Amino acid sequence: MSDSSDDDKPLAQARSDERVSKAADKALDKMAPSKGHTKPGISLANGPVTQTPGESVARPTTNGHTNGKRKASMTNGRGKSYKDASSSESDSDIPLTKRRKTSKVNHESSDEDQPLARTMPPKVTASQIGEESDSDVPLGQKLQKEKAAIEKKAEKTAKAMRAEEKKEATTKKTKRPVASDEDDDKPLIVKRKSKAAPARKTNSKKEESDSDEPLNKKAQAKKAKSKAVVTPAKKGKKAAKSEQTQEDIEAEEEEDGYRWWEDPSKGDGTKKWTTLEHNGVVFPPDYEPLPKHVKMKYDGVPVTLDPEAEEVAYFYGSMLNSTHNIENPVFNKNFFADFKEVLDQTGHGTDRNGNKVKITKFEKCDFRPIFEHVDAERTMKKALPAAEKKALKAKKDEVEAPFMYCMWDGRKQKVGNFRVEPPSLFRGRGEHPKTGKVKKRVQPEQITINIGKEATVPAPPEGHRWKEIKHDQEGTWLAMWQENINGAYKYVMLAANSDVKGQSDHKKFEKARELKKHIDKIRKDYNRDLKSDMMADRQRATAVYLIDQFALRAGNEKGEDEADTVGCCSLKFEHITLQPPDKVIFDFLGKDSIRFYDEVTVDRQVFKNLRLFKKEPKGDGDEIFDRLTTAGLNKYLGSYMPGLTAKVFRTYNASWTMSKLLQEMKSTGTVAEKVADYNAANRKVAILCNHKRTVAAGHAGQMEKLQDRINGIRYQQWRTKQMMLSIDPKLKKKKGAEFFALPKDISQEWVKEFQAALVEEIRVKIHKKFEKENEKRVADGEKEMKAKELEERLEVADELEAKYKAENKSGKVQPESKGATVEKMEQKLDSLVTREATMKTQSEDKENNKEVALGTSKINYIDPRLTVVFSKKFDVPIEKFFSKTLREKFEWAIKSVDENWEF
DNA sequence: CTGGTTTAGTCGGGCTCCCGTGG
DNA sequence: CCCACGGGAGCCCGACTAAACCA
Repeated sequence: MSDSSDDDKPLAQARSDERVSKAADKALDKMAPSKGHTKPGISLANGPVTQTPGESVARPTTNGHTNGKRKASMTNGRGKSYKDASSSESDSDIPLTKRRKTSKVNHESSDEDQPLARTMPPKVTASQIGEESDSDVPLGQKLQKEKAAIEKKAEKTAKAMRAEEKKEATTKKTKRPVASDEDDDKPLIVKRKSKAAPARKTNSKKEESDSDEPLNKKAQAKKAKSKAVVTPAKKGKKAAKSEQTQEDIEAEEEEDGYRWWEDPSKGDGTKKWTTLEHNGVVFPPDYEPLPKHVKMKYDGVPVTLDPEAEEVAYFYGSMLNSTHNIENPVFNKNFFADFKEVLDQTGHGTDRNGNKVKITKFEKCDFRPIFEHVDAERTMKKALPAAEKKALKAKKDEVEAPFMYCMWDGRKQKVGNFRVEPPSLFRGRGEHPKTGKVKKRVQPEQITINIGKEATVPAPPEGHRWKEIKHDQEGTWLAMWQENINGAYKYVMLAANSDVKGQSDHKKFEKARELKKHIDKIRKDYNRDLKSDMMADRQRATAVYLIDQFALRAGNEKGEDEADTVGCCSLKFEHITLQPPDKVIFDFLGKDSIRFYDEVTVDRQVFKNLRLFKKEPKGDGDEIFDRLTTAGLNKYLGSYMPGLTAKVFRTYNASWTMSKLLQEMKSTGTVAEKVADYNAANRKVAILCNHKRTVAAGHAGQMEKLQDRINGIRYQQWRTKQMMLSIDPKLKKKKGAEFFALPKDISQEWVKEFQAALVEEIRVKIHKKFEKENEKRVADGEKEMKAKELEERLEVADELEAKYKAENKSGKVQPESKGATVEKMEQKLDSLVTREATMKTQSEDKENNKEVALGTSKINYIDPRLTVVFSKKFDVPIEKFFSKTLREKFEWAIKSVDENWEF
């Protein structure tokens, strides 16, 4: 979009950078999308707005089927408009998220759903569009444009300015000049950097910024109102007890039966403990040099290395099976740089004659001897008799026993990660710039111990001392150290089944539940603010919308030396593609460099906003929400409800979704079916949260096998039909030729192969049996059967082969049993059809599920009480849903709710 | 920003389930 | 025909630790 009009904008407008002028809005409305191949405006003027269903084409993980279900369930969910929602309780319950995958089917409803529609600016005609778009280029745009050309350069300057104010090289975040113009507008959101820029644009706007405030204040006021979270009433101790006995069948090592979740004194406050005793940490074993005959080769020559260097070589050598890392050039580069460093310090290596070998080229290093050795040891260990394995484990357990538990306020609690992380090569994920670097051995001198004042401080290893001893009662960690690669802190904390962890987990879900009470208002507000005059507000509203609707993460800023991943607030220009009228395609790498790809339909205003936020001079690499930070966003959210932050929306939407799905469920089938239903719901939540896993190595092969089996069944169906035909040729007319045809996707070749495979299978079996029998005979002193016998036995296979051949030739199949009747064949066909169906769903499930990870949502997002309720309501043992560790982790949930509990 | 806590995917081991075999 | 058993493929689970979020 070129706007010539820029120059002439009145001052008022000029400064509007921060403000979004109505004109701008309108103009945007019609402007062709950045990529727009479509004509502006046209179509949509009146069309149903927003949220119309887009198929979520993109998610490979979601199949039509699933989608369908989703849609169905959603449809009833939405009915009221946001506006109305304010008053109606029920509305509030509908997480917007659900709407994401709505399908076209919902069209009509979407209209009324869209309260927004009403608020939308009057429709514009095509002609209008034409003119307007240029003329009233609003806000910053004008400025921008003029600058546009120069911008790029200017940008640098601006950057420089900012840089000085914020010394850290903000290189990453190329702030648009625009930003600098708009600085003042954000009283609320503090993207400080811009402050530096004032020089260029005089901001006479101080007052303006004020205007922003009111809202804020309102919010603040609101905060005051917020009600205190209700602590669960404590049940009578008696009631509790009886409950317990029943449920203890589980045979947990039931301690004192203390139920912190019923203890009002727990859960709040910053002091986490009063007394704390523990035994510190377990260090990894020292490096054991490789046997003399195992050496890495350099340029084909085995070299002896100093143990310190050898250890690093060993790190690499032992992971040769991890092609994923080994084939990553960054990994190799980082590894080798660190390797060389150790080599330099230790004098490189020597050949068998003691001559020095200087290692300078990664390519000449051959770690395979090390790998082979390691691999051999692994397999040996695996092959160890069970008894020995057990003994080894017992021994290890014994050594570690003292570290496994601690005493926390006098209660025995399991420690989570009491083992200090052993040295290794850092496996940063995605395109982590530091992946492959050597993670050094942690020395006691680096470790800080946190422990009760009265407690005995665990003794550091012989000849060592701890870095520091603390008595921080506000921390929940027992020990801590800083890792050498990113300077990250590593903490030893309690296990997930501990009281503290349970308490905070409980608190987390209660917070999410509390969000229910505010969600209406929040949605109403952001829908209103989507049109705010203040750029910052508008961005914030849009961001909240995305977080709420699509379960995006907050998206904190990241540093240069981290993988380049993003979340909502850090989304960049290239991560969003706009397709008019209201379709948005997300494509970016999120946490753990997991790809987030989704094609969604959004509110029209959101669409316009995104287009605005992407306006030039922004381009690749520039942030979409340049006025927004996670801190600012969270601060805003906190005004609705104490503790409300972006991530709470994920918990809320996940649990809410699960809750709805489970409610709608009327599982009546077998336990297995109920479990399958539950898992299906779980899967939807996982998809919502974009929880993925890498597809198993053998997946494709497994699928192929499955398909072959299915086709085998279908082929047998065909044969059965042919048999029917042989019995009663008139059937062909009755049922139609189609019925008797071989499925089109099964080729003659496939049939032949399949037949051959069957025949071969039989042959192999006969052979095997024959040989075995002979072995036995020999053992018994009898004499072996002759080859002739084998041949005779093999005749069966030959006959089968001949039969197939004949069938192929004549195209007819004779019934295999004498008493075959059409009825019997029908029956057989039925069972084959059922088998096919079963297998097909199984296969589809497998395929759809191949890259969906259910665990993460189950462990972190779905309120466990929902699962407990389901378990009770449908009488399915909780073991079907929670593994042992999860049952321990969620003990508080398992023991605290009855089947009427609601999220 | 540092420091502390939650969320996340991977990996390897072992368990489960299925099948064929032999009694 | 039933059952125990062995073997193997897949799947589940827990351990591990990286990577988020957030005050």
